[in-house]
Amino acid sequence: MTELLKISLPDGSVREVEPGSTPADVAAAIGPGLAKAALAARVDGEVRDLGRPFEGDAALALITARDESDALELVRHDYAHVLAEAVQALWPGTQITFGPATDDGFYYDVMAPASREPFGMDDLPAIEEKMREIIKADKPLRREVWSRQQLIDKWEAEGEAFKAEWAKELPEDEELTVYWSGDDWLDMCRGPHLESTGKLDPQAFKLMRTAGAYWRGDQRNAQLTRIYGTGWLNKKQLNQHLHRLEEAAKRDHRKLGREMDLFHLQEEAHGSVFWHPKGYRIWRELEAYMRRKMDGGGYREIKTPQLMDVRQWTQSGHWGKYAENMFAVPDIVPEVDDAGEAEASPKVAADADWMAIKPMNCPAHVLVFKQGITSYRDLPIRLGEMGCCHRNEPHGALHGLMRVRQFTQDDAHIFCTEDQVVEEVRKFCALADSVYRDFGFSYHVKLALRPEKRFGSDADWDKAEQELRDAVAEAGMDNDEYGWEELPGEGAFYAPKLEWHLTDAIGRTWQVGTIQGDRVLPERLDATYVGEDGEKHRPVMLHRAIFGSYERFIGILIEHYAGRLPVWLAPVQAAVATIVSDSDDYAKEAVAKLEAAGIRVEGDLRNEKINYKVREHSLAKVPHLLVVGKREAEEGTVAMRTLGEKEQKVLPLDEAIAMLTQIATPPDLAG
RNA sequence: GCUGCUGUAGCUCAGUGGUAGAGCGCACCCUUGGUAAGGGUGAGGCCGAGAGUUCAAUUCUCUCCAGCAGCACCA
Repeated sequence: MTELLKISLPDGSVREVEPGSTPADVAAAIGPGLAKAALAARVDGEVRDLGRPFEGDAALALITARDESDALELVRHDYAHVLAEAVQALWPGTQITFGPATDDGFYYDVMAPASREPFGMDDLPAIEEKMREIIKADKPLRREVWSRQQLIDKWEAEGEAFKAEWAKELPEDEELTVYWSGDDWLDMCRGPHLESTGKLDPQAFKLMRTAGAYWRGDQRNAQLTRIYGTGWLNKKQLNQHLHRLEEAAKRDHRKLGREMDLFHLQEEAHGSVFWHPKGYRIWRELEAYMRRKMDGGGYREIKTPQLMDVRQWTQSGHWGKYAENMFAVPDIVPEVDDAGEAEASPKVAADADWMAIKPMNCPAHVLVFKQGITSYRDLPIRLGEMGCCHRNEPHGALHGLMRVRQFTQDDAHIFCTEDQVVEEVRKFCALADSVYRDFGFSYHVKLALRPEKRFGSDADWDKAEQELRDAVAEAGMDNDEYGWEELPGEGAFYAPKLEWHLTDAIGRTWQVGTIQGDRVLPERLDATYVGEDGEKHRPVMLHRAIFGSYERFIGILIEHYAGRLPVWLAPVQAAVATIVSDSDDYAKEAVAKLEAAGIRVEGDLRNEKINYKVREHSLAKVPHLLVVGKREAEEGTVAMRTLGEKEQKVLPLDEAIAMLTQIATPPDLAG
């Protein structure tokens, strides 16, 4: 008698199955619906093929399209294999290498046969067609364990030099697997895969582009062609994705920033932003808004140095851990020759003192906290700063306003007692919520837990993580409505962190806000307060930001609103445009009155037709266009046209001003 | 930082081994027109930087810089 295997299911039930059974058998036993929907299985936490037998008692969770991230990963991996099979079917002699899943799809690196050019965009339609044939053929994907020598022989026999090279380096003792697609094609692969190609939706993928890539990422090696595709569970998801790409391109803040004359970037200061008057107007409105929020939240604003001696950064630990991202400046006077020209590369004496530009504000805030003696009665102390920081980011990471080398944070550090942590974090949750709602963002709150490499004992981490959990629970945000989720291993090396992920108008997410409880920096920089017992105690330091950085947040806002900023943020809130020059005087009067009422207004008295003016101001995304012709000048009215609407409304100038004043009020000041 | 692509007028882009072109924008003129482009004239360029090949390089080659798309990174 063989003993039955005990398979426990997510609902807590346990099923007993014959040895040799597979997850597919269990799915079938539960019901035909599930058997059909199942894509793969999670066995003791590891994603596996449905058809791979259990090796003993196990915990089983069946993966279906509802388990979106697992399912997508599987499907994309399968698309990659089908892609490779299709390319080889179309062009025998093509060598294949690797093909993983990516964030929105998959790619495969291949080497075209010597008889033809490298693959290009023109080849993609034919490959897609062949992939659909393979999917429709519903070829079973079958796992087999092979020996290393078997693999080497197979690849060498087929002239697959890259695969053979790789196989030779595989460890002898590990279980090596291949996957068959039907009986005529196979690739070596760790898996898992779907049961057959037919489980893929032939209408849910699209090949996007080709790019060059070197074998093993080394330019001394052969050059391969990387074929990129996007892959989804169904056609609807694919279309949504393609639509998102289109929308995103239209909303691109770099394009809108130029068109709306908000800012520019240029080589000489790459990664740093030149803000134009209109862009900086948005910044100033946001800054004024955030100051009101922080003042109201009991924060006190400070300003700290850009440059500090490297000794300070050594003590804070940044010079050791973060130096590669920091800009260092020798504390010297450049030598200038008689012509008044400095050397391009001034000599720096070996014993020169070095300063570094701050990559973050925290150490300086601790230094402010440390001035004088702080009593427990003074805590919590909340120090805020619109802190301008520089980080030398990897050059390939720079991206418009979203990733820059100079940025300004809406930063603050809260120094408090152990007992005050939960309440301070809860207050921050409420503050962040009020801000994000003012911009119409929904958001998810996530807790990033301890990483592998970290400071501090497990007991400290248990405590720190639990504090954040408790605070979120008290704020009532530890639920699905707030997308509450814990992310193991994602925390900072010194502390777990809460993260706020905004969802924008087209469904993309952006991490902006954060709060972290830090016990390391107060220790390193020896921050203390005097407790009720008259002894020195270590405060907890909470690092927090809501916008994250002004640059990035403005970039997100531009894309979120597709350039049509809410009136309170719009650089130009209204334009007064004349139809005929006879109404110039009246238009000037209207502009003056609007300005006096605090409206940001421009007059457009140019000798152009009204059609032209309407088009221009619409493209410039000015929210309100006030048109004045002979009639309006005589009657003291304006014809108001609101951006995005076709109809215009004629109303007395005074009423228009009252209305604009009202809708131009920032959300936190609106009654 | 890695891979691929790109760099020509303020913007979007053509083009060529013999030092350049369009549309939009800008300036001026005509036009005073009622809700998304009225017409004309004109100005504007060290063709990203450096080196090489060549009688001759914006064009070909190499190096560097920057941008774009991915990747890695984002304390």
